[in-house]
Amino acid sequence: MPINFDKLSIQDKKAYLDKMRHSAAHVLAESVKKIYPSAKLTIGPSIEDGFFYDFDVAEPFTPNDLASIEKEMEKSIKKDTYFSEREVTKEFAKSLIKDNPYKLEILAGISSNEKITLCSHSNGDFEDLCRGGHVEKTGDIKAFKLMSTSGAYWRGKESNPMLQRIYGTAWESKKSLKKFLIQREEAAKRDHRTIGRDLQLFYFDAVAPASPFFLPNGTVILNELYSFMRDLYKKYNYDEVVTPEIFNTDLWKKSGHYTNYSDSMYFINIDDFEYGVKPMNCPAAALLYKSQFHSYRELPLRFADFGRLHRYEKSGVTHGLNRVRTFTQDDAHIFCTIDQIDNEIKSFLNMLSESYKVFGFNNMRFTLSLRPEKRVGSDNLWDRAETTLQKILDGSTCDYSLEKGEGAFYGPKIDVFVPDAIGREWQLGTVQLDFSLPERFELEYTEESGSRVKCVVIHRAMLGSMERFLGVLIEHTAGSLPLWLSPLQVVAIPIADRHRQYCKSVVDKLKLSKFRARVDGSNERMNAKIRTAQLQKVPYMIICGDKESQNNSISIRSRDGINQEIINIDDFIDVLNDERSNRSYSHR
RNA sequence: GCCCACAUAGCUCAGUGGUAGAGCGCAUUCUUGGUAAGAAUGAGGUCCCGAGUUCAAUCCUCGGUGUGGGCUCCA
Repeated sequence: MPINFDKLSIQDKKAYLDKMRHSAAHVLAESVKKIYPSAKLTIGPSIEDGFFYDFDVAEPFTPNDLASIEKEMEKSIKKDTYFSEREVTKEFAKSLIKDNPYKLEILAGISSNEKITLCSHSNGDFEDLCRGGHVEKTGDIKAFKLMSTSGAYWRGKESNPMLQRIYGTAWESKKSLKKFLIQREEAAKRDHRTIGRDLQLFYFDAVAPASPFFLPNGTVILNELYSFMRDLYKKYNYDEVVTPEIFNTDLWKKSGHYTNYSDSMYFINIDDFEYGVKPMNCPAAALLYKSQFHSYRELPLRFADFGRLHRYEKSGVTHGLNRVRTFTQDDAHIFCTIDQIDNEIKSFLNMLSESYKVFGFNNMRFTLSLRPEKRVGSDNLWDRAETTLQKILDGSTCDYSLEKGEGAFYGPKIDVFVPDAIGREWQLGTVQLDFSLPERFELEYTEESGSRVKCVVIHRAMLGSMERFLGVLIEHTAGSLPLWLSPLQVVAIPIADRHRQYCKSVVDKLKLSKFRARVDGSNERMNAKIRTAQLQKVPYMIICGDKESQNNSISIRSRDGINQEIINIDDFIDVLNDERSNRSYSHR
């Protein structure tokens, strides 16, 4: 019975696609085996939008190899043979795969009460140890494409041998495949690295790998983000501090970074001493706290620090603005009593959702990371910290998942993830409870009774790294930033040269109201200037010719290109003022 | 760090064992315009760096660096 895909429920569609994609992985494995008989098969699951299969081969696949493998797969699909499964004994399976250490390892992991099945889709010519879950026949794989190759460690462990992975995508129809490929192309256009170049926001130079240079346009955006943060800090009672960048190694030994984090740090030798460039702000915050005596009456103290951090990230992991070697965070450390934790975290999550709303982020994902094996602090304290965080999350509207063992060594944490243009998730906000820092630095306060007690430290960042946040924001908006963030907010376009002076007077007025505006005085036709402004994603163009200059008005064209109206300049400034001060988010 | 690929003008890219080209951008001139590209002319390159092969290397080989896609990592 052929399946009518369109009539399936959403869940059934997903399940069917899963089966088909996994089936496609089998066909891929068969084809690779045909072309490279010595290839050893490992695993081939279905994944979001497609599938992969990992092979142990003598020579890595190159992109060129994909074409011939694809052809072989097409042949197999054309034959339209049935998928079948047969149950065998462990001993029999073992004898079949005796030369394949990976499959043997998988087999060894199958418990004795589970069935062991071999799957085939070619009347037994090709068999693969597999627990099953396939479509009926190879012809059910209606549309597929091999996408890329890469190395991948066996079982994801760096110490294991590197296998060669082939990624593919598969769909129930050619149309869906095409749609998927077009979507990917569209997403690629939103890549913040491309937009960053086109809009002259930032660039990279090989002399400072993975370290962005921000051009004037990009710097405007960053500064607007900082001032947005500072506004929130006023509202939520934070105090901003400024701390050094380079510290004697003694500090890093005390904080634990020297033993736990030095692989990611930059060190400098001066005057026979060793110094480390800070990868985090927390030790500095601890010193700052300790520089004065504190009473319970002062707590909580919230120190915000936009200090520049440097982390040596391994060569293969950097990525545009999203993973860099130097960055700043909207970082803050809250020093409080144990009883204040609950309120502090709630208030932080409120501030976080308030800020994310401004950027139109609604597809974030929360995780709660619980105690790792290697940790400091008593189980009692961990219990309390974990339940506190979990209770807060349960009482909120956030969907979250528990990540066992993923907490920081000093405490559990809540992280916020947001996807980029092609669906890769990046961690932005984070809030972490820390019991270790107060211990190491003896961070205390005087309580009501007069005795000295250790405080608790909460590390938190809303946007996370400003660089990464900007990267993700650019991809969300495709470069069409809201007015308040746009490097150039208004461009005045004279229809003919004789209107330049009038345009200049309008721009001067806008500048008096502190808008970023300029006249496009280039030697181009009006149409070309509009196009340029459009491509630069300038929110508003104002176009002035005889009509406008005669009755002291302007013609407005917003970058979405639809609303064109002639209005009075002061009215326009009112509209702009409104849009700017509300930091209103318009996704054009 | 690991696997693969890539590196040519400011950007996107073509090309060749005999030291290079297009489009866009930029400059100059002409053009003075009504809501997404007016025209002509011109400037601009140590073909990533270093070594090797060769009469000759931007092109072939090796090494390095950077970037991209993954893997791993991300206290």
